[in-house]
Amino acid sequence: MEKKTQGRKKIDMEKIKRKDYLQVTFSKRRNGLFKKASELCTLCGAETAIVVYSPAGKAFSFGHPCVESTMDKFLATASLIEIGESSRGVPSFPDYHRNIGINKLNRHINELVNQLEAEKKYGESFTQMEMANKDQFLWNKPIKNLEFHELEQLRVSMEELKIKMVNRTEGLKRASMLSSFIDINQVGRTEDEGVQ
Amino acid sequence: MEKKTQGRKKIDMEKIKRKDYLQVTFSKRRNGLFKKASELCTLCGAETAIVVYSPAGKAFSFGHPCVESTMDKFLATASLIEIGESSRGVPSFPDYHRNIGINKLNRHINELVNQLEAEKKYGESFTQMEMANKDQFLWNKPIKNLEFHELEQLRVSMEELKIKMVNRTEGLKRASMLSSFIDINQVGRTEDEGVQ
DNA sequence: AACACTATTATTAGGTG
DNA sequence: CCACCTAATAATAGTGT
Repeated sequence: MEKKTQGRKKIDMEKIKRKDYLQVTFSKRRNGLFKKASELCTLCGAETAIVVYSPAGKAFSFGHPCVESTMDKFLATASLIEIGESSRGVPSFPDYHRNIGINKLNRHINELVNQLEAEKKYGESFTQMEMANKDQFLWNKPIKNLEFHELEQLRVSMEELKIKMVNRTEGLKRASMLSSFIDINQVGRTEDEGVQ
Repeated sequence: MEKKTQGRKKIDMEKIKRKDYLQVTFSKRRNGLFKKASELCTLCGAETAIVVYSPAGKAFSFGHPCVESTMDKFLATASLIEIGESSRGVPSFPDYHRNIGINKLNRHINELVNQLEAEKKYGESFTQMEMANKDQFLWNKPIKNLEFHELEQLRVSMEELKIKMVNRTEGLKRASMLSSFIDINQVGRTEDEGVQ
């Protein structure tokens, strides 16, 4: 009972290394987060749902009025699309090819978005303008009935952009704190827990 | 300009009455919440998903690495407990896979917009708000048969956002302070405490 | 209506029991 | 793991612009 306690230190915003400390911090901050959420609900009459997975994979959730209903609502709203037999009332299979196209497109978009997500966090200068402009020209074209080959054009265009972004990202190498940056294209982890 | 500003008052934890004030508080606190969540992810390597519905019914979401996947994981786990026995090829999800691409695309757009909205609060001025509003009608529309050109619209919107993000990133030059979205691991890790 | 400011409260890192 | 403590940082209510 000698030590007069230190008060907090300024936090450096990177992953905590010490395991016990991480556990404590996770617990404290998780509770803090849930409290904030609770206050938001009370003060503003908001409806919220939160799920947090600990590094160990354990799930914690908060919800007002209820986690699952709120999440369901959100996901349902986001996934209202049902194409299936939609367009002409024809049974499912005629649309098969279209879906393949969309799925492909979707994958590329996902990659693009993810990489962009990573990139933007480091807010680096970034010379994509001409690329963007070129694509913009393509994308903003009046699209009445976009057909397959046009979709394909778009996809190719995006793929090019993606490649440029990958190159840019790999050339980045920010001097500071970038040690933990891992590109999507090589998911292999370098750390110990590597089992997946 | 005499008044030297009052500082905050102690909050009374009940629903705010004044409408305009509620809106401001909701916005501030929502962003605070997302920031906290972001810090939790960065510091502890947690995986989180948040959805908040404003009193007006508008959805805002945050996710690391992704709202949809994290929520799906949580809900799937939760429903696994209920289902349990039906491991055989029960046709619960008939054509689900055919629609997954579309669903994902749509959700990603939604997530992207929302996260961007959250992120911009910490970053420099950037007005893409109207963007989100503009497109919301599409997402919330009860879409029975979303045709290709509508899908295209959605995608175009996303790409516009992307371009804006690129542009913004270019002008940004701010060093750090924000969490980094590091990678996409869900790592089971050795469950030292895995069970509830 | 969003942004800047700041006094004040709230959260929390690092301890101890 | 939990509860409590304290000093320091972080969030934000109220205000101004």
